[in-house]
Amino acid sequence: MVPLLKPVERSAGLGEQVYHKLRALLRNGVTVAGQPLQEVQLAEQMGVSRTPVREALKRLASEGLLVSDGRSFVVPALTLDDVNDIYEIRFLVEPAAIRSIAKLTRSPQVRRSIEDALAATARAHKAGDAEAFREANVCFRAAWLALVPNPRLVRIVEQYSDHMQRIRALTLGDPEIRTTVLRGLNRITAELAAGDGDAAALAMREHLAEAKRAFIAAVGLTDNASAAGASPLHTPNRPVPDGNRPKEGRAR
Amino acid sequence: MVPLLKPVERSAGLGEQVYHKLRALLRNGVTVAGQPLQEVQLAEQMGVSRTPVREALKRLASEGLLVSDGRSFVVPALTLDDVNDIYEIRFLVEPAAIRSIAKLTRSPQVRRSIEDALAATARAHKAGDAEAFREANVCFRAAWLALVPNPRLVRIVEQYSDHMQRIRALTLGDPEIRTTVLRGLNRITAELAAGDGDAAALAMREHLAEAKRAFIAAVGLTDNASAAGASPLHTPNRPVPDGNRPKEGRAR
DNA sequence: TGTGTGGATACTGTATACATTGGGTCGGAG
DNA sequence: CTCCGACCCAATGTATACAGTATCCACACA
Repeated sequence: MVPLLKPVERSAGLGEQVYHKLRALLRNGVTVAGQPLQEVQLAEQMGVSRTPVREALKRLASEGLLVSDGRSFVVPALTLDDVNDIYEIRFLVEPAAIRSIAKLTRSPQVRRSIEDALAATARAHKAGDAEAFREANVCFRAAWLALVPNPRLVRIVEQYSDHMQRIRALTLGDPEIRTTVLRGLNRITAELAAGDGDAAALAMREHLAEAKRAFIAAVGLTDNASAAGASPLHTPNRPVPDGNRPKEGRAR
Repeated sequence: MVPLLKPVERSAGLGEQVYHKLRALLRNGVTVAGQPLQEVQLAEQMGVSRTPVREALKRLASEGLLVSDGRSFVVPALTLDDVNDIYEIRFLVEPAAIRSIAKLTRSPQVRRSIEDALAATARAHKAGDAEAFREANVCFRAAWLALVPNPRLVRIVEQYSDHMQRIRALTLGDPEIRTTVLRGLNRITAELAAGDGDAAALAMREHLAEAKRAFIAAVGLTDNASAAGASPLHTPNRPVPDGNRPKEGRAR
């Protein structure tokens, strides 16, 4: 007996809205590493006061999507060390997470959303649409994550996926890499359909390994000084919109 | 070449201080599950305005140490499901983290802080001091975590350890359990000294398994209705300090 | 006596005013 | 010409005022 009057969609607080807006901004890679995010500026751009903006910035910073540069917040410039660290986390949690849903995905209607996302990914690949491919990729992850029973595990996976998603445009622009990624997703989905958790975890591990390899290779072409492991991976490649100069030296 | 002049400890903002104060409160188990934390009340208790308090509460909530109950925040009552979820995370990350430092801990002076903490733990055990034991336990973890090169991994470990630490007093009050814990720490330290990462990881895994088993057993005695997996593990066992009545019926 | 409605109250969400600090620039002296 | 210092501005940290809303209690009516 589903209640016919679903509770009124009270638009969540402004802080929440601002948070999601900024997070989407970061995930889509619209922002530039080193670009400072200032309360007043964002507040007037979004037509709210500083308070919700401040709240959202703090929250993003506590999740690592922003770093504190002295007083304000900047988009972090990921170093090769950072990428290694992030993938170390992902290697730990994502295979385990995918393993935990393999029991469920034997059932076709449970697999439904995953296979829809996979189909969307394949369509985007066929169309050669890098942007749609990236989005479908996000949907695929969201689809299988929705089945993971451990919400804390979901949270970790989402968090560190988002960290990479921000700079994923660098690799997914290459059609060849897209082919590899799609193959990985296909294999993961197949193992899920078979209900074999260990095989799905293994597929995920190899998928991650491919993604990491591709990423480092792609970056190696752009930034060949990364052997030292301390150079920022993507320096601003277009002029910063505002008059702020992004200082390269990081305070940490 | 560690910088000899560590940056002067400028007393961070009030928000930071309030955050650490509240976090310590939660970690020491002073608070009671279901107890609402209200901005005005905390603000006047600590002599600051609502703004820093609000900031700290949001931050704690984003880390899962508090949950949003309608509008305000309450100390979460961990269910058996929660404990299972938390330990699933810990099983994933802590063995990996300890493995990553085994290369370093061959050197005695690197092991120094760990063995100091271990010695403190042994002393507390001999003295039968449960409180000191718990603190030394925290120090032990802090000591080895300080060596983990991946800061994001450190963050995750700290976060989910703290979740358990809040209710750890339940198990560490038992001398027998303390004996088991101390044996686990001894073994971990020994494997670290040998520089055997895999063995250290295994030791950690078994240590965690023991801790989890002890915890569930201890709780099973206290709260025998937990078989359903949805009952709060520790209900308020003493009157709430202030005049607030903790409403048992939660709005959700 | 029970239920429903209305008001009062207390809390959070948001905005804004004020304080403080850090950086940048301009001017003067060596 | 360069370097140092002081002032100014801008951005954040903090406090507080205001608004909205949910909860609780009391009172009235069935």
